[in-house]
Amino acid sequence: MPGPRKWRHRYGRYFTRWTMPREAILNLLRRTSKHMSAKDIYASLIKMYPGIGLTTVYRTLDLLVRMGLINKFAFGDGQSRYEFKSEDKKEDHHHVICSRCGKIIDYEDFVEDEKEFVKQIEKHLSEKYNFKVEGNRIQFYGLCEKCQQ
Amino acid sequence: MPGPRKWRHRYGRYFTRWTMPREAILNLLRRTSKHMSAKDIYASLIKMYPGIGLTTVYRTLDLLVRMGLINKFAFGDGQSRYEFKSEDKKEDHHHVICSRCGKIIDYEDFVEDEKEFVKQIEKHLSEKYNFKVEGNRIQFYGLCEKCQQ
DNA sequence: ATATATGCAAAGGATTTGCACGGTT
DNA sequence: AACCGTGCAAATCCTTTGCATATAT
Repeated sequence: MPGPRKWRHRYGRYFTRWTMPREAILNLLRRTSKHMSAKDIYASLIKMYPGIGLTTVYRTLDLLVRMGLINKFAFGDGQSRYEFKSEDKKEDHHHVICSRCGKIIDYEDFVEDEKEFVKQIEKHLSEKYNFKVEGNRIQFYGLCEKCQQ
Repeated sequence: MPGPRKWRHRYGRYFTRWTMPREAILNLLRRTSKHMSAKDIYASLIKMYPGIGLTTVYRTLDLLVRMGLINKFAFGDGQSRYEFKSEDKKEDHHHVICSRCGKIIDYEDFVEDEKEFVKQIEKHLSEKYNFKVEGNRIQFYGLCEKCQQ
């Protein structure tokens, strides 16, 4: 992979050579509001970096997930989708998915109510099953405005 | 596919020949508490019905989903999992998934609080985005008792 | 006869792995 | 030199499709 490189970098407990594909993929996800699949990311990157390979995209996404910089989702359409994980409250947002056209809407209202609700459940699960909750996924499925017509 | 057959049957708006694979798969899902994949179902069925094919399992599962008799889930492990949809409150249960061993626990406590919470969100989504919610998926991820050690 | 249901083999699509090359430490 | 990151091709895994056969209406 030709292209500019940055030097060895420490991200949390991960040492990594912070290379162009890593920078480019993280940046792309940071900027977009879409919920991109590996193929989407590859298609978007190849314009600017013609040498990049799909394998690298997969490997980088896997790395970024392990580093806790992005989230991976399964919305049931057969491919994984990825999202930048911002530092602020946005961690608590969830998704609304149109079952017909696949459109995905971020939704982060009722965050406070939800937090309370989620905390209650997590406490319960911990007591009842001794299960240690590390995260959650809340998704609504249905029909978007356009697809209702 | 050899085996006993029942006659043409009406299930909701679906006419179907209610054949052995359909009966067998629906029954299997009705009885199990597991969250089975197509392959799991196939492996379980082939003991009793040696002639059955994996394709039929997929096609039958698809039919049963369209008929509203079962639910399909994506827990992020790369395969779809299916669950019988019972008539009573169980529709509102959700899942707790161990990220390490893949164990899935059904959880249906706080149903009332949750219903209220979910209703509120659905109303909001309808007003804000004109989105017609038809269902939801709520999942908690983390470590089960065993995998914490 | 016509419409449905099924199994098998092949195709498809997403993701992972093996391997050789090239750049970094 | 040892390590790490990459691209390519091949392999893998889950799921769908095409087609010929069998069964039901």
